[in-house]
Amino acid sequence: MKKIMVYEKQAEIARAIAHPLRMAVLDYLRGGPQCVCDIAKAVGSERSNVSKHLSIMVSAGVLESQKKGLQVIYKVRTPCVLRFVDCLTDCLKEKAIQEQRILKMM
Amino acid sequence: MKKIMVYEKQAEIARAIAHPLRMAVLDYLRGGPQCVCDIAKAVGSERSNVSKHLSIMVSAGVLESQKKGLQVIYKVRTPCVLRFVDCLTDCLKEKAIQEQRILKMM
DNA sequence: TGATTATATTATCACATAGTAATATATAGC
DNA sequence: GCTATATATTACTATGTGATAATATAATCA
Repeated sequence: MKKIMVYEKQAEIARAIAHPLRMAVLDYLRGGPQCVCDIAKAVGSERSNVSKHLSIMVSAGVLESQKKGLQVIYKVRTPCVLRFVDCLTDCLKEKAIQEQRILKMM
Repeated sequence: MKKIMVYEKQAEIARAIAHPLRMAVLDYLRGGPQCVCDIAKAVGSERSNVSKHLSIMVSAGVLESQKKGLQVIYKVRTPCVLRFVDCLTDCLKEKAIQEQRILKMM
């Protein structure tokens, strides 16, 4: 297999979003760029903790940040980030439908 | 935030995919259902290791399995799993393009 | 039944990750 | 400069994950 580098990069992005709190952040950022303090409030966690999760997503290229006075504003780097979150939602929906279909057979 | 359950479910799927070897498996399974031995050969890893990774993906609902004599055949449970992987690839491409654009400015 | 093959499971160890608390940096306003 | 506020970083502990090796299960065939 020669694509190992690609798989690693893909896994890196997936890992960067594979956390409930980070999913919550991404969902909140659909509404546009936000500062750490508002994100922390929205997801209901400590600022220092949120800040760490945000930096993980920045390192992976999922988010980007910009200083604005005292605050640091975060936003999703490209629309395709939200698109793959949507794919996850689709997966969940499809799974639920399949399970419902099986239940109906009983 | 009331959607915590959803975020957890989404993260669970993402986590189940977020590994280079598992990305390689998903890529190989694009070609259709395959047994553990062939998957192990394709991704270049021990069968027991591959088997464990496969069971992780089954638990998360990413793959499904079916016995066929001595073998166990694995396949992706729904097309949206591969769509998710494609979105990851798109993100990587977009990132590369952005970086190239920045390099050209120098 | 015994031997072989295909998978799965378990135990172990090393390493990564998460959350909390404390500390550090950096900017704004007085 | 001092203080207050926003964010980042560090240290710590607990927990999770990954790879390997060894063992167990399960099905086929002689």
